[in-house]
Amino acid sequence: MEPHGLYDAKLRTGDYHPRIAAYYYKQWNGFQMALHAHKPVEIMYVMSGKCKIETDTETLRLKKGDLILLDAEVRHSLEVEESHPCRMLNVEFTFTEQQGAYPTLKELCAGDGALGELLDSGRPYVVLRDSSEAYTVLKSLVLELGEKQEGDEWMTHLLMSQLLVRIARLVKEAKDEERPYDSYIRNCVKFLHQNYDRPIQVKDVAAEVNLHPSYLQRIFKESMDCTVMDYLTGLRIDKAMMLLTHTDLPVHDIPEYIGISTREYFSAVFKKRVGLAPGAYRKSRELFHHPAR
DNA sequence: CAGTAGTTGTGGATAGATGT
DNA sequence: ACATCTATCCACAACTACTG
Repeated sequence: MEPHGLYDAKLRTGDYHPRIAAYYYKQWNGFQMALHAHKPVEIMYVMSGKCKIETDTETLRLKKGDLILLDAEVRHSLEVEESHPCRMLNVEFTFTEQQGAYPTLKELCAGDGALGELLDSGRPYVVLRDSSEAYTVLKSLVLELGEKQEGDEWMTHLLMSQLLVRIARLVKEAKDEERPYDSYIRNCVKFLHQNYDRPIQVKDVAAEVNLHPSYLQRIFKESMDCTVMDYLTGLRIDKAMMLLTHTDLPVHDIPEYIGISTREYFSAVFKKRVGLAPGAYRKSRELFHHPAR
């Protein structure tokens, strides 16, 4: 007997994959569908317009960019107003025993805490608001499905795995979102992680999240317990340590990889934070990795 | 070996950014 | 608004590696 739905205990003990049952784009121009349920788990992504989804317990209003993950056998209906046509992308999937060398759900859960949490949550459905991150993966998946050759399923397996992990992480993030300025801080941190290799000033970060620099400074410190520049420097030094340990880049080139423009300053900051000068740190790592030399 | 070039680390002076 | 901190520039010493 194959696992039934997202929360079947067999998914956590046996070796199973998601298997796509159906996928389709559909433009609804005014429509009402009676309550129904089906065996596959369903993902619906609203590409444009808006719609109303009723479940036994709740009425959900989805708009462009929203995504819903519905567990197997969860009763739901769809309603689209004539005045607001709705374009949707649907993917339905079930679970099947492991074939090939792709990671199983059990393994994915072991590797990603968020997915484990989602599969323990037992929620009949989860809604992600304004979730372009999930859409990016979903779109790749559907594109791949459309071009797939016979016996050429590895890419869809990987994308499907990626999609589930991505959704699980977004659900987890949404759960953490209760405190008011957390989303600013998260976006701020994300910006730093994506741009640490460039010269960054606090005003650039503030502009990115549409806040006044001094207000950002205050809430950043309250939330992260360090200043914006402290955080950025820490990030840069982490990257520098990684580059010193795992590459042969000359020490004088490292600063430009981490957004610091002079080697002198890099050297000083590195020593202050790490306790060793960059060259000495690299030597100590070499000894650590190749004690024989 | 001395001479040269390149790399690395340090210290001081400074303007401008930052944090409160 | 203002004291403090950051990041840069410059000068220089210590070290390594190569050259004749």
